[in-house]
Amino acid sequence: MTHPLDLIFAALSDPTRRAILAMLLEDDMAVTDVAEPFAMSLAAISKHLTLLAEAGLIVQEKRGRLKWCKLEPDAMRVATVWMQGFGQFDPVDLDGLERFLAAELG
Amino acid sequence: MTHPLDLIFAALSDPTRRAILAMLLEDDMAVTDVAEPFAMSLAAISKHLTLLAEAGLIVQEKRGRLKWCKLEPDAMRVATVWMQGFGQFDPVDLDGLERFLAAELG
DNA sequence: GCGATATTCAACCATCTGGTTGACGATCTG
DNA sequence: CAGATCGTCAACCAGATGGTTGAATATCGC
Repeated sequence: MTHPLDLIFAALSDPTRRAILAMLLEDDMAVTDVAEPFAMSLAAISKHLTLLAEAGLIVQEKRGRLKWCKLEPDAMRVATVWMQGFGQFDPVDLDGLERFLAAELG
Repeated sequence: MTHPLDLIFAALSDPTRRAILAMLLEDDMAVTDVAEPFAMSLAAISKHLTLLAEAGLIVQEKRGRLKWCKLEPDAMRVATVWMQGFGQFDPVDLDGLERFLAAELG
């Protein structure tokens, strides 16, 4: 796996990692705080964060003994750009689709 | 793996499958024709197509002994909608990013 | 310096993934 | 019907993935 999109999409394919990204959308967080809501070990979360960082979806910066994780939107943009060609988007329909999904997927 | 996005992003994480989707963007194709440009067995391509179909990214329809594969853009839209929240998109910048990527990633 | 806190490392395990080959079931053509 | 073509199935394999635990490494506060 070497192409950037390989790493980005693979990172996005895991629900735990998508949940982490959603949390980081609210605010930057340290590793332990990221791990808190999940029913799995800190080491597991640490690995997930490493994967997200390798995909470029987050950046991690160590300050003191805390390692801060923050969203890096560029990687997601790369994925979005690739998908643009496929959507054959009618931007007007997007809102309708979004409502549909909100109702359907929760 | 049970959430639709799990399947969609996992399907998109493989370069062979993304290449297949790009081919299907041009035209619907039968399985053997999809496999032709790839240096791997027909069985391998058949599995890739099954995965793409399970993710909802394509639909397959058997007519005679040929099984036609055609793009199903809705699944990709689902992924795009999920990503919308993260892009913090400046739509004006999108073209610039796209040019950058075309030059960078080929 | 000591103890507590934050994070990673290492080894291990079960399962999934992406590929192979060979046999098989369907369908078309002559 | 016989033979060729289309596609999947089954068994197998190597390597990646997602998780565990326990030990190790930094850094902070006292």
